[in-house]
Amino acid sequence: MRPKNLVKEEAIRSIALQIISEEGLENLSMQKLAKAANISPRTIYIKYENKEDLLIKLFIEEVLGNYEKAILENFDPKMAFADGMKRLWLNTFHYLKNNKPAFSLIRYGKSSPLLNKAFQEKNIQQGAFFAPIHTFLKTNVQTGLIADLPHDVLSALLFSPIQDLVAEYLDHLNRPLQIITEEVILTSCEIVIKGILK
Amino acid sequence: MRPKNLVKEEAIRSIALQIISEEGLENLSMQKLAKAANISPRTIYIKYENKEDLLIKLFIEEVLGNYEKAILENFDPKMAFADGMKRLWLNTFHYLKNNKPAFSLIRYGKSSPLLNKAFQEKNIQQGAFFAPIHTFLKTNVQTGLIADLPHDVLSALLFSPIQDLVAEYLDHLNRPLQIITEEVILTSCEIVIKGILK
DNA sequence: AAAGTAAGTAAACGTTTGTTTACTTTTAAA
DNA sequence: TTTAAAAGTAAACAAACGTTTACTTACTTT
Repeated sequence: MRPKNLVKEEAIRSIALQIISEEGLENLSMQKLAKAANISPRTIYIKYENKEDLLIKLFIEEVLGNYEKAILENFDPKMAFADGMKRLWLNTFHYLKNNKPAFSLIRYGKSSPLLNKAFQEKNIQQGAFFAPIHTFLKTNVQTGLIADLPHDVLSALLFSPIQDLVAEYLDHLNRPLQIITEEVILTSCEIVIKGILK
Repeated sequence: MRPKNLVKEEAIRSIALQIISEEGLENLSMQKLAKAANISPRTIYIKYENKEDLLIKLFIEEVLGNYEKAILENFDPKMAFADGMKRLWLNTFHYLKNNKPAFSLIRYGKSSPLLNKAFQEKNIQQGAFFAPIHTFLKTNVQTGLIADLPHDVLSALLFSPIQDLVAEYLDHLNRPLQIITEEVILTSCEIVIKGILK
């Protein structure tokens, strides 16, 4: 029997992300995607049940899966707090700034009810994304190093700014000066650390 | 001559926001909107050029306009830094948690290329949104009270977390315990302030 | 080398899309 | 009370939508 063409499978995913990034999720259609990937619309339906299935798998498996892997690289929950934070911030910065299409879908994950629901269900049913970060924060709360707040609150305080900083970096590439450098990221990270320490 | 029915105009806007919030921007259609508002599709086109025009005006005028007004209530750039910050955080918390449909479109403003572009153009052409906050931060940098970083960086450090906290509040209303209280908001705000002070 | 089968294509399905046409209603001004 | 004109409606337009049907291709297995 004829095997699946993995090149085409990868093309579907990467071109879908590209369209979402350039034209928006609301302008992605199956026919447009097929044409851009130089395949028949039917081929998409061999690999995905329907449009919603494609979007959810793209978001959960491809985008969030790779994002998690990239962020946790060389990170260990047992690291010293400041070191761990800087590792996570730098990993986030480098991964997102080099993967704009993936970042686009990540941001839609917070706006789109479909993707948001998929994320929450996955997070409940099969173990949370970013579990090592969970452990990391919990440990540092228990040792009394950082403020004792619920995980979701800590997460917002410690990681929201880095996502917005990368967004600024990517949205303003047309600016004359690139103000968001690795040095600025590290300075910002230190400011966040200073705030959360008891 | 027959005057415009302002009730219908308001219905179009509020029902559009409701659909976006419940089903997503990608599932808003002119015909669905007309049916939900109990009007003819043609009526929308009396008030808006086309779908993009509707979305942009909804975003820039209705949503961001009201958002700005609500956030800046009882705020003055000359306030003491910590007082100003707490005022802005509480205003944001109260406005967004009571205006979920508006918050939905605000979040799409960061994902959707159409809305993102509209925001940036408006911000450049006719004076920035949240100008008093600009002044507030600039002043406190000049007096040497807070870290000397570009406005966009300061803005990410000081205001990203509050938006994510409200998002958590709104997304998890089905949870048994509501962990995001006004007290948690104020504690979080203090942590952010502590970090940015020199 | 032949057979069997999933992968893949081209073209089309009915539906829904954004928008417009042709017409009716409403209301302020004459 | 008539009238001008914009507001509003119902119905329709072509185009694009998500998805499927009918068929061909390519590759593994025997």
